[in-house]
Formats: sequence, C-alpha cells, structure tokens
Amino acid sequence: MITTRYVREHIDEINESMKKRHSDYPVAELLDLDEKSRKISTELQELRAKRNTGSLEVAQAKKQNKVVDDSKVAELSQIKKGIEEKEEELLKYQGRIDYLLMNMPNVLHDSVPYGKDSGENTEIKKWGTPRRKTSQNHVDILKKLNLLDLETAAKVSGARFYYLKGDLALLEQALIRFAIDVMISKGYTLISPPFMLKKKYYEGATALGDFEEALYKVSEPKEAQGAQNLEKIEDELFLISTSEHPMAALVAENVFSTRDLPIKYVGISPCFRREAGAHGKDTKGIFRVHQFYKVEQFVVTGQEESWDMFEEMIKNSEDIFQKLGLHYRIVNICTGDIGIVAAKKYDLEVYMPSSGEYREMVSCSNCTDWQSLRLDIKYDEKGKRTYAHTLNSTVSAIERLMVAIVENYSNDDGTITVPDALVPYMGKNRIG
RNA sequence: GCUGGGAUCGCCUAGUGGUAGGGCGGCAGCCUGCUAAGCUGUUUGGCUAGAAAUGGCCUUCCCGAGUUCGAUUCUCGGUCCCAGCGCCA
Repeated sequence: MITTRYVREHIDEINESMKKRHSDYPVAELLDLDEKSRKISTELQELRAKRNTGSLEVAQAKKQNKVVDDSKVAELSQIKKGIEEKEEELLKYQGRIDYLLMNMPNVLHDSVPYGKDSGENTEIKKWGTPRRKTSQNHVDILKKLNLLDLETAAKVSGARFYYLKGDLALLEQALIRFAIDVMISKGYTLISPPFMLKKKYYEGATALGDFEEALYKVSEPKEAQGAQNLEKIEDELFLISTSEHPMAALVAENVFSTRDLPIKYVGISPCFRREAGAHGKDTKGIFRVHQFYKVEQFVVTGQEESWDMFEEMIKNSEDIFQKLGLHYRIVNICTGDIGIVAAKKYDLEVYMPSSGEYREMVSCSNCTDWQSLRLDIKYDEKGKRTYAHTLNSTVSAIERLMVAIVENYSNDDGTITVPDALVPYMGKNRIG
C-alpha cells in the first residue's frame, strides 16, 4: 500500500522530482496532514490499549466467577466514547490523505531529460528511411477505395467513430494477429482481459484524479432498474482505455516468488477513450478515435531488473515497426511531459508522409513501484517482501498503425501495397 | 434473478462472545555426509521509543453497519466463490 510513511522515507527524491516536473503537487500539505493524523492515531492507540486491558480484566474476573465492578464497566464505557471521537477526527484527514497519495506523481529516473513540455523531448534514435516522402491523407486514400465510412459512424455513434470495410477491416485483424504472434515468439503470455474494471482497480493502475475525465463509465440504465432477469451494476464500472489496466489488476494483491519473475504478458483488447480536450486535433480520420484495438505488453519484475526490461520492451515494439518497414524515431519524454505514473517513458514515433511529421505510435513506460504500491504487487526475496516494478509498452495501436501503413504503403495508382510481413495474414499483397 | 453451502497468513485447515491455533511452503539458524530428513526461530500491515541492537502498542479471521465493556464468533446489509434452478449470444 502507498503510505505517508513511504513519502517520509523518500521525501528528498520526491521533492526533487516535483521540482523537475514543474508539478504543483502539494507535498507540504500532505506532510502536515500526516503529522496531524499520526498524532491522533497515537492517542487512539493509547485509548484502545486501555480498553483492551480493561476488557481483559473483566474477562478474567468473569472466568473466576468474581463480581464485576460496575465502576469498571462505566469507565470502559467512557473510553469507548473517546475512541469513537478520535476515530471520527481521524476520518476527516484520511480522505484527503488517500486522495493525495493515490495521485502523487512518480519519482523520475535520472536519465529523464529536463524540459517544460513536449517541445523539449529528446530524440535518441532514428531507424530506416521513409518508403515515400509525401502522400495523400489516409482518409482520402481509403475513401477512394471505399474501405472507410466515417459519416455513417458519426450519424449512428457520433464523432470519432468509424466503420472499416472489406480489406481495411481485414487489415485490422491481420495486424492484431501479427503483433500477437511476434510477442508470443518472444515468450510473452497472451491475455484477453475484461473490458470493464471496478474503480478500486482503476485507481491503482493510473492516476484517476486526472484521468477519470477520459474514461467511459458504465452505469445502470433507468429503464433497466428493477428488471428481474438482469444483473445489477452495483459498482462503478469503467470501460478500459488500455489492456494495461486489467493486466495490472490481474497481478494485484499478490506476493510472487522471485522465481516467478519476470511475468510477461501481452494483452489484446479494444480501448475506449473519451479524448476530452482533444477538440480540433486530428479530427479527420482514424488517427485519434474513441475506440480502437491495441496489443500491449505488461511486465512485472524485481526492482533490480526493471531498467533492463524497459530497454527490452522498447526493442520489442521497435521489432514490429522494423518488420513492417516503417521509418521511425525514439523519443525520451522530458520531465514536464511525462505524466504522473511513469518514472521514465520512451515514445516511438512513425514518419507520416501526408504531413511530413513523426507521430506517436508507441508509449513505453517503466512505472517502477507506482502501480505496485497502489495495487499491492509484491515479491518475496529471501523472506523479505518487496514491491515489484511494473512496466508497459504498446506493441501495436492498431487503428493508428493502419494510418501509418496506408499512407506509407500507398501507391500513385491509388492502391496500397501490403507489407511483406502481413501478406500471410491478408492472403494478398495489394489492396485495391 | 432465486434456493442452499462457503470465505480464517503465500497455500491448506481448526476454532470459539473473552490474548486466533496447527500443517505445508518460504526465509534464517542449528544438526547431519549422502539424493534428503530432523530440530529451533520467523512468515498481515501500521504507529511509536532508540544512534543501533531491541522494545512498547495498535491493527488483521471477505467488506460495511448494528448489538456489547469486549465480535472472527450474534444480528442486518453487501461482495465474491461452489452446487442447483431460471435467463441467455
């Protein structure tokens, strides 16, 4: 569990990290609340200790068939009142402390570049060359081939939804299976997770304080209330925004043995995102949508091994793009752009010929013990329990990846070449 | 959704209105030459004293509420698991 004690023990690195992040996270308030609540907690413990010894005296007297003194019982009654008062007082602080702890940004790794926003992320690697320098927009290419219908999707579901048709829908399946097969060959275990999660587990997997806005919540329709043949939706359920979250929940509240680590999962699921605040950005096409498939790596390691694993995972993701022959670069995300959960993050960005820009396709994060402190993921090392490290990285964000393939592999005659790696999955080498 | 049974440490399991016990596994140590066993200790989380070695206390029997001086035990409400019925792509 994430505790104020953990904060006190790591206070110097936390403060330093907040500064680098340009974060306005109220560390001072948290420490102040913690001190107050610890004081009350101590008083409460003393009262409870008194009650326990008093109760014991009563018990022993009864055992020996002695008469129990009325004044003794009255005194214990008073103590009980005092306990209740202190408990109430403690509760006042606890809610705010819990919220602050759950949403506290992770301590950054030293190799994270300093910077205030995405403009200061640093490029650390480039691979390959663009198959073509310029191209039409993916929407135009796909519409001419009658493979994409955004208008009807907008009519029946709203903006940022889509219908894929024919070979494009097939390409979606091909990419999913291709990505899964590559990861299985690397020794990852395939996971098909639940697409809805309870709030408790969502809070532990990501900083809901900021993220909740981007999630879809599932609730009981008014029409269904009281229906006899339907299951009630008691808890708040959230549609997952990535399979990382249910995979993190899968290992939650576990103590692993060192020989079980690392645990390597590859998840496949649809992802649902409200994309709040994205108005005006990428409004055309299927680059930024409310629903998309994603193949994702999720790994649990010991504390010593996570940085090697981090490098392994970005290489896994790169392997997909190399096999697909897509020109990309790797970016080390800077302190001001990294988000709350990760201690270090690489993005893989693919060259898009329609705009000449590199666009994000993969996000690879070492979350160190942020998730494991909140989801209670530990391992047993020589009898000592230690919080594990968790990592995640995109393998393939399918809809986005399709945009990259369609543009990079488009031909001047309006057709699209199928990348060699996908031909066995498509059963053809050309679309259109 | 209905009826019945259940939930106790990493796993298995006893127990009762009055300090939660045992086995397995793990860890530390002891003993021992022999394919492995035996013995001892330890194995929820937190607060606090101390430089440390250690100590004091609280908490923990699925969750929440209630009764009680005291609840793992009794009452009520829920969650999940198992069996059966119902419903269902």
